[in-house]
Amino acid sequence: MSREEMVKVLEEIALLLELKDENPFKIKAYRSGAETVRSFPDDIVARAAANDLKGIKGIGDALRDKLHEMATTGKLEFYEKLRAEFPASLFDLFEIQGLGAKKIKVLHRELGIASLEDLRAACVSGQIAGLAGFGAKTQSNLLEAMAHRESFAGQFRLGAVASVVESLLDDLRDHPDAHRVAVCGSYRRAKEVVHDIDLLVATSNPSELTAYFVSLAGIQKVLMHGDTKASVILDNGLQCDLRAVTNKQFPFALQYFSGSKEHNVALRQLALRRGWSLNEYDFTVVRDDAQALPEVNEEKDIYHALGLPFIEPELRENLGEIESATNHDLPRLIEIANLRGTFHNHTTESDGKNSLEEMAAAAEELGLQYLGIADHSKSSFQANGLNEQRLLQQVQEIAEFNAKQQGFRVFAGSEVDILKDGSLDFSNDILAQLDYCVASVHNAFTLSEEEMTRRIIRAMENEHVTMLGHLTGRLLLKRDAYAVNHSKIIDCAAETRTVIELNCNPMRLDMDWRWWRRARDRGVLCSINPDAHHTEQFRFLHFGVLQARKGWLRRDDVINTFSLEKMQEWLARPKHLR
DNA sequence: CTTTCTCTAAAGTGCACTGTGGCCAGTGC
Repeated sequence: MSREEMVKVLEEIALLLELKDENPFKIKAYRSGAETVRSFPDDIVARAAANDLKGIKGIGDALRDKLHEMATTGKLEFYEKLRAEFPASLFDLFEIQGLGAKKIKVLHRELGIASLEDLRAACVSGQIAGLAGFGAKTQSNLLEAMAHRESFAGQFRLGAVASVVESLLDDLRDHPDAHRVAVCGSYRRAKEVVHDIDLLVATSNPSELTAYFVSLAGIQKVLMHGDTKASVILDNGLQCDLRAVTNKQFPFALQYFSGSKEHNVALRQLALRRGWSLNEYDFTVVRDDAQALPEVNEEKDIYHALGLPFIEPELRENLGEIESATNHDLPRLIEIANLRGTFHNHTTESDGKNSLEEMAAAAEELGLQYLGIADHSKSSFQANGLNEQRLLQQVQEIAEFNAKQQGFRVFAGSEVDILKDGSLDFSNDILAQLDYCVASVHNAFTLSEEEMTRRIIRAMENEHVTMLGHLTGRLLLKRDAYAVNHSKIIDCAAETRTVIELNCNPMRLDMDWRWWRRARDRGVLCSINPDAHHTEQFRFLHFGVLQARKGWLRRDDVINTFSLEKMQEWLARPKHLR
């Protein structure tokens, strides 16, 4: 049994125990046990198999035995018995906003509701409103929450599919007849959410490749399987298509299937002006006076043939990239290698999983020169936010840590809550003792757009607020952005010299890429921040850089490309001079 | 179920918001 499966079992046990009204601390113990297993910095499955789990914080006698049983037998009797007490479809109800264990239990016991279909029927027939503890408003909220969930069906976050896509690419490359392999579509364009994955392979043996593809591990269902095209559903529900083309066709197919559709339409018009038609296989002459056909070996040759420089896939949304390419003023986009440091990271002091030392070591290992720590402030109680005393203590610890460093530096900061009225969770005296500060909204999400915008603007006007954290609070495919006026925020950021964060947690990717070009043009600086709660999460920087590229950002638009020296000088300046 | 200021028993994140039902309970952060 893998680590992920063990985590899943423990989390499901917690849900089941909640349904059974068990001791809340027992439930919490399973949840925290799951978290411990998830982030254990060693091979926990091997340790569990060897029954070598003594002394791990969060794993007591009961969890130790259960983990051992799972690692050795591949199942858990306790879990299976528990599961048998409830219908499997009941779990889906936990995904509906506003439903927790207590309400699900009532629905199950009183109305026999055991699935989303049951719930919908009961809402439509008005039975829910009659239940004790429920009312008409709850009933309509549930219908809305179900519709919300449905609208997200079949969509996947970029970060959630990246590893499976990369491993499919690796598998395809392993085949001796695969000359060139690529992923196209919205994944290649780094859209924050994708519907399906388009893979492309250049081969002289297409039927062999499609047969190989449908035989790969991790495939739940084969939708179709022909000589040059195959379509499958992966275990996670993601649809994945493979097209096999000749090596000569490959650059055309790569360009075509990478899209976007709008970008391709514009490109085909350019081709027509030269008397060529462009499709997924080739250029063809369509007019007598056409220019001679160009030789195309790579995708960039197609752009060059049309008189354009290569256009990076992230920009291909027909949002001005063709015009910009025509004028030869495409931006030179930021690359991950340009990053010198990162801000907005958490430690065990608030809700992070690694210590200051561990986070710093991991950042340095990645080749970064500096790391900004920004633990939560006291109002974020749920995240174990720091009060003034703990914060100042942490500032002291960071100073001591830095005294021992050579060429690497930790910046002391805070992710300070923006309170409902726009004031901050710490006074200016306290904030003045930090190297920098990220200000974020963590509560009262339901303010009107006007109130929310005013609230955030008030925070940005504070001279100690270096940057604004996750502007809209959105959780992709889970929670909508709260209402906020982006234009006004961007204008205010430009005026007050407040940096805006590009939070690169794949759940957030906030501020959205669609706004960055505008912000950039007004002189607003960006900070690409992983919001890392774990050393592993520094890899989120990769997604942040993709989104920054999608937002037309160059190296100089992003502050964490500054060298350590420049950063120290920059932070030391008064905000209005930055 | 785990931890500890324990040694057998007690304590273990707290607040805002929403909706319901009459000043409370469930959910989510």
